Amino acid sequence: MTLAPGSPGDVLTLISAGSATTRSDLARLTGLARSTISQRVDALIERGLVEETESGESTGGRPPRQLRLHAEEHAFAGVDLGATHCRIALMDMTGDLLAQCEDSLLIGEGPEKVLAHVDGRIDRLLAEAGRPRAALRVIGMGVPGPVEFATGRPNNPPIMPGWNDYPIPDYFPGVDVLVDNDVNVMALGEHRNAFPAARHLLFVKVGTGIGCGIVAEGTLHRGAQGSAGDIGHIRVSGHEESGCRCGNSACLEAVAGGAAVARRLTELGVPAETGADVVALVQAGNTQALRLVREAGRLIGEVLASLVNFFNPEAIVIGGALSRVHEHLLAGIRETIYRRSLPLATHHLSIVPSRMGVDAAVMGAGILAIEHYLSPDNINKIVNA
Amino acid sequence: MTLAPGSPGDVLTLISAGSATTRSDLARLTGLARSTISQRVDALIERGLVEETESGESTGGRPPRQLRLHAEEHAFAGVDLGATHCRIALMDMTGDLLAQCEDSLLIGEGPEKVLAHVDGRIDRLLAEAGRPRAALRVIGMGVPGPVEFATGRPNNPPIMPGWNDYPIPDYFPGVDVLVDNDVNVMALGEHRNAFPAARHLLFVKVGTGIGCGIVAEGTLHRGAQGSAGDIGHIRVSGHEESGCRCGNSACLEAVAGGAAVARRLTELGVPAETGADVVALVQAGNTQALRLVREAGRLIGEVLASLVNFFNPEAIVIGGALSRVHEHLLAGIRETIYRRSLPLATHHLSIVPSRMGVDAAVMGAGILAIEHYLSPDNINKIVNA
DNA sequence: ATACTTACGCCGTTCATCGAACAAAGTCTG
DNA sequence: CAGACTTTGTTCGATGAACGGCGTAAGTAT
Repeated sequence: MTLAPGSPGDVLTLISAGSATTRSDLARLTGLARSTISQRVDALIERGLVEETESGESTGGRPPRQLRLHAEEHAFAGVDLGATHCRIALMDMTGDLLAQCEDSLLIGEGPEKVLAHVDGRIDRLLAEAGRPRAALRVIGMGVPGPVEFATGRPNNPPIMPGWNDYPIPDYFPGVDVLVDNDVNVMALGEHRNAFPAARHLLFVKVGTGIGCGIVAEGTLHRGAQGSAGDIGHIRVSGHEESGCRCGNSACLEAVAGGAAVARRLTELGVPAETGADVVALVQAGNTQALRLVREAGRLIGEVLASLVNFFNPEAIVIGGALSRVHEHLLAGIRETIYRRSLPLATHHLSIVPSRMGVDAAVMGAGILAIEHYLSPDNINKIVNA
Repeated sequence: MTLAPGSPGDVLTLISAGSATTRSDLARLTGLARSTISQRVDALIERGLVEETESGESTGGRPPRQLRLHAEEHAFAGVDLGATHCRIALMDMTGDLLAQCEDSLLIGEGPEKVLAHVDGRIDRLLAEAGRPRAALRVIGMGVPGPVEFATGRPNNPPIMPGWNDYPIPDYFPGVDVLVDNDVNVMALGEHRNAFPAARHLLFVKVGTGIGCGIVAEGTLHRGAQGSAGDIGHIRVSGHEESGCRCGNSACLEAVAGGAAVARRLTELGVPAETGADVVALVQAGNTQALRLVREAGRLIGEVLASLVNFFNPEAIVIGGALSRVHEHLLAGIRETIYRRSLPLATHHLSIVPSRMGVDAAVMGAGILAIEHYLSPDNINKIVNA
């Protein structure tokens, strides 16, 4: 029942974070006696959570035995469900990729069909990776709509017909399942991967819609109803004529989302339907498309400039389909943020494109799962069991 | 060195939060043995942190001895420095007011003069309350500008000439001093007072300028550079003609702040200079003033609608000078937020006027001080000393 | 008055942690 | 190259914090 610093969970946290790789390191970091650390480490090894590798470099005395997470016997699945696709990544405890897959899949088919597909694919990936089903500990999942994170139930998702209030975790008995908004898991993935030291970060997904994942104090901020980060319907000035599917007008998404840019291009005589079409046109060097993407960046930048003043993040990461042409999008975003935000807030602000690209969601979902499993609470439960 | 749940600090936290008032309560809540709790409580009593009051009501057996924070021997000062005023509240450990004062004081006089004044006033308040100087444990202070919270140094504050980078805590040797932005301490005060259970809350101060304090997960969010909540320079649509002192145009503050409303009134032939003049006119029933305040509310509401979508708070509290006519201001704010924010985010959202009024800052500063002193870390340090 | 309930202190037992001594496994030096 | 030194890790008795049973205190119900 104890959660004191130096408990097995904390020791494992230090190992998994890479802060400590030997027993001596752990003793120094936790302040516990070396003998105590040895006991703890032994318990973790016995439970299959940690393993010893060959000895490290000596620094003038006996060389230390290196410790690391015991990757085998544990597997975690990151699931990225989109409107029309399903990506799954199987990872070990260190976050390394074991196997992955990608399929076209309409989320509108409803939870039973979609989750059956996911379940089957996870089995196949486990087989590929040569791990038994029992090795699967936690599933992390990102879905394209608001979710009540605590229960894993979608909360009136606009593009997930049949999913409202469906208890996703119940579909996978015996495994912990964490379900979150796709933008949140992408934010988590980019944070852990590109800016692990940043305390506050925003991840902005620019696709058909526009959404934002918020990392505050290193953890996801989901808001009171789990709807935080829904910036697609923030009003931008000077576009009252643009109606949005939400019923309002001048929503960011309705003027700068992929679909909106495509519609505008079509109006200019350049046929385009989706964000992907826009990307293709830009890559083909179409100047109209290029100009409109940059203009979309300015509009997004206007909203982000407000959020920079309000939230004062250390980094903003731009992802989503349109970020494939990020030079142009980012130019518009940066231009506006630096013009409209306060110098104190922008001085140390990084504004960068996504590093993980299409993998941000699956990786983030997997990280969500792993971090849940490795949380001190959970580890202490396992060790004391 | 132990910080396990049930440590003296945690026990005291439960007592101070009012979650537990007897030893038996504590045993139930912490899961520790009654004997252990008795030891802990004894240690806290010995250190003068807790006291026993007369027995409580019996519930069929021996009546429990009530415990509470030992208010005497400990005093905390909350200091509210404004552009032209200084308010100080002396509080005991439970947050009860012992004495207070208020003076006109120009912050532009510079740190030495102002802090000397504060120091003198604190001495006087201690004398009034009959406590020795040694009883003063922590000073909490709110100042009208950005501060590096960790060091207590103002960070290029626009209206605090001479204060830039001045190490305020050094002026009070032997006492812990916490310095924060005034809006932040007001947010803290309102949260602890009016919405202690809310996880995420925004406090908006509408005065000459407009600022916002952010409570996330129950604690203040200060941002990467401590500039979070600076919403006065967010752009509002349709007011490109309004120049702002920051160099941009259409800033919220430049169109909806107290000074801006006064200027507009003057242009309409109703002479007004400050926010206070505007308040007086509204209270006198001037319809032009009333209309402009409501319109300012709409503009503020537009910005807040964005922030509601982004941050998804449980409550928004409106304070500052203009909130004295809050019926009209709030009407405009509510109207716009409910029109422009997402239903999921507004469904359980409370939008209310400040409950503490002019006392929000001093009380919040005092609470900042008390919570620092009662934090488990600090208490364990005291008990183990 | 007696039984019952609840609160709390006392005290012997238990168990986790500590730290000293020892063993292991390397580097450095004469 | 032998021996001293350094660093790592383990063993084991000492220590002390927390536990929980028991006794006592101080009420209520019958």
